Amino acid sequence: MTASITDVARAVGVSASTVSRALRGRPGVSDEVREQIAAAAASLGYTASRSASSLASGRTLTIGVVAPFVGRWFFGTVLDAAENEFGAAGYDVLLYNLGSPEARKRFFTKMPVRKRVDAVLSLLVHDEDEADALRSLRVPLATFWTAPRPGFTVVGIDDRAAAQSAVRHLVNLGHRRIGMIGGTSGPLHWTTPVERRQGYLDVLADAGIPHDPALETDGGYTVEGGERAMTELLAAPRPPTAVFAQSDEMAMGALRALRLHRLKAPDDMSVIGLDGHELAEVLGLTTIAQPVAGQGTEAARLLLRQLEEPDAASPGHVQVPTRLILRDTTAPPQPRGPQ
Amino acid sequence: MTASITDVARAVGVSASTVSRALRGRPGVSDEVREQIAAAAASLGYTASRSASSLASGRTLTIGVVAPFVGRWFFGTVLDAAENEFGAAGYDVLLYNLGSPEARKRFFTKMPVRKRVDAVLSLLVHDEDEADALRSLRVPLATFWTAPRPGFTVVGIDDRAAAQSAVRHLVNLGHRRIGMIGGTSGPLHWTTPVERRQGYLDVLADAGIPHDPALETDGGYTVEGGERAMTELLAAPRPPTAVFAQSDEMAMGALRALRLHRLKAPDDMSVIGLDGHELAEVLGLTTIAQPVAGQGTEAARLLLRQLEEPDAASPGHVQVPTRLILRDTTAPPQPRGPQ
DNA sequence: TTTGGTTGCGCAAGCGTTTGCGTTCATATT
DNA sequence: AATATGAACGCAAACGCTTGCGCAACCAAA
Repeated sequence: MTASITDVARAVGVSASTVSRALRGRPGVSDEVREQIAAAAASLGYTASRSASSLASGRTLTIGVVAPFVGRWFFGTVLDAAENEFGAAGYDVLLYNLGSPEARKRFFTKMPVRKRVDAVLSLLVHDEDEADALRSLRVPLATFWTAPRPGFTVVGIDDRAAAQSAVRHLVNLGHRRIGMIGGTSGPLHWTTPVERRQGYLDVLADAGIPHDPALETDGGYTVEGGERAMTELLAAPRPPTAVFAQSDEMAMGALRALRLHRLKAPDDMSVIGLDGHELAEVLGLTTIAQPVAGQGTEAARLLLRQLEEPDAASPGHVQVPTRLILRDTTAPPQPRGPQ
Repeated sequence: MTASITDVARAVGVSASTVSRALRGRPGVSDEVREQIAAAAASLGYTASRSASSLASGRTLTIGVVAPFVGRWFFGTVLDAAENEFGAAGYDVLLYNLGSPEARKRFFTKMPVRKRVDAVLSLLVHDEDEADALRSLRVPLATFWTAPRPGFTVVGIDDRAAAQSAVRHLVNLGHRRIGMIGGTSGPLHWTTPVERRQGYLDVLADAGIPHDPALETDGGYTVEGGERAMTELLAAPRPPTAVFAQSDEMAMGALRALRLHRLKAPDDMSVIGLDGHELAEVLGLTTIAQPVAGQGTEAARLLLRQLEEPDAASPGHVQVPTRLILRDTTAPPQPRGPQ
């Protein structure tokens, strides 16, 4: 088998406790012995068994990350950034990919992270039952894109303000008929769609533009949904001259719909997204960018801080800034647009 | 603290060993007692400590997955699929995101997976030193997109054949000046760029088209690189009428370059990619699709099989099929193309 | 009734660490 | 010279499980 702590202890001629202390930089070991131990450990290829050490110490040096659809750019990017932060701090990451309802159910009934992680970072939006299950772990918790929650550190953007910036941009360009492609929040505590809609309504009201419910469509926060939604808007009696898509992926779908109708952005229709998707640049999509990786980093740091100073008050709720990125899909309305 | 196995043993009035056997479905426990134990465990919210059980049993029920850039669609998707497979089989996933050289070095010097995982799945391409380090773990190993390797199960596509299909498609459309945007394999054993280039050369030779080195450019397998490469091709004395990009991301960059030059695909230039990127559809990019998620699933399954039947011979090398997806960026050459 | 085989369970050792406490020994203090 | 002090280290008890073995109790076969 692989070398154990007693093997290196024997090699140096000291006790296992001394090896343990030496390797973890604890005091009580002379520099001379410390060096011998380090050398012996290296030559034996010794690595402490995480199982044994966490059993003995109670700390696992592991963070649980639960996420839906790791393959999607958005979640993958957050995960990527968070992992880097945890890894650099010496923590390992246990990943639970809970895209499917079965996986999610399995996770919350078996709770495989119990006694296995020192903290949990969740990219999911939880109902109260799930939140309670997580709280029962009694470890620091962090999550995203939701209203403040007891027991959780939550990070996100100011969705309402971000949407306002997007729509204001369209208004400033001179648009008066502005459509929206949004989504529903479902039964969960996912506040994003409602907040972004509110931002849209805010700006319309501010600009004295009457709200036309026919211009609000549901894109389900997917590319295909965005395509369907734009198709729907184009079929309206009086189509909009500009569209605010609540996410870049829906905006991409919308652009695709335009192409299929032989229309062009921004000549025939302005489109603005929200997210700052990496491929928005390729498409030349104007968007409100949120620091996606930045949010992963931020949440990870907050969690790490709580692990270092367990008594410090949890930060509760932090919001990161967004910014408008001007590209090629928005312009003043054309005298003769579609229809 | 949280409940331990002795707590539930005491609650039922049996020994800890019986609880252990009952909960893991081992024989030697009557149905009656088994049910009582299950009930007690549920009511106490008991979950076995993974640290303790793996220390005692030697099995960790954990798979190590090492990957670069989890945020990129390609790797994220493979990871996503693999995690689902592992999760369904009852294994947890320890993720190591080794995008940066520092993270990579840290990983291979500290080897945090030693004694911590039952197998490792790597999305990285390793040099021999790294491969040896992994082999020293003495667990089943799997990796991707490289030549067969002792000790590893490797899954991938037939890169050469896939490239052939792509270029053949362009030839069949009537193109004779066909550019390529490729990449270098670097010092590693990443065979993809050379294989795909070989496929390109194969078809040219087959069609009796002389090979013009000026039409081969390096796009570094990134969007920006693809953009630069296409710009370079457009500036050539005699630009190509069609371009084969070795990856979809480079093809997207190429399309962007075309747009910036006020050129259009396929009218002014045909472009074909390779990968089957999720957003290739949005862009209408013709491509050779490889089953990205499928490869993650496949590798995970092969690994799981090795864990179940340790003595079965490892499958060595498996190749999954690719297919041409016709979309809107390829067409016969126009009588008056660019130049 | 004895024998042999099963079934259901408990005992206790062991997995590889960490850590509180005790011991030794050298050095500093009176 | 006697004593206190601290550094360096070893001992042994956890940590919470798994598992080989032993021991009753039971049933079937002889």
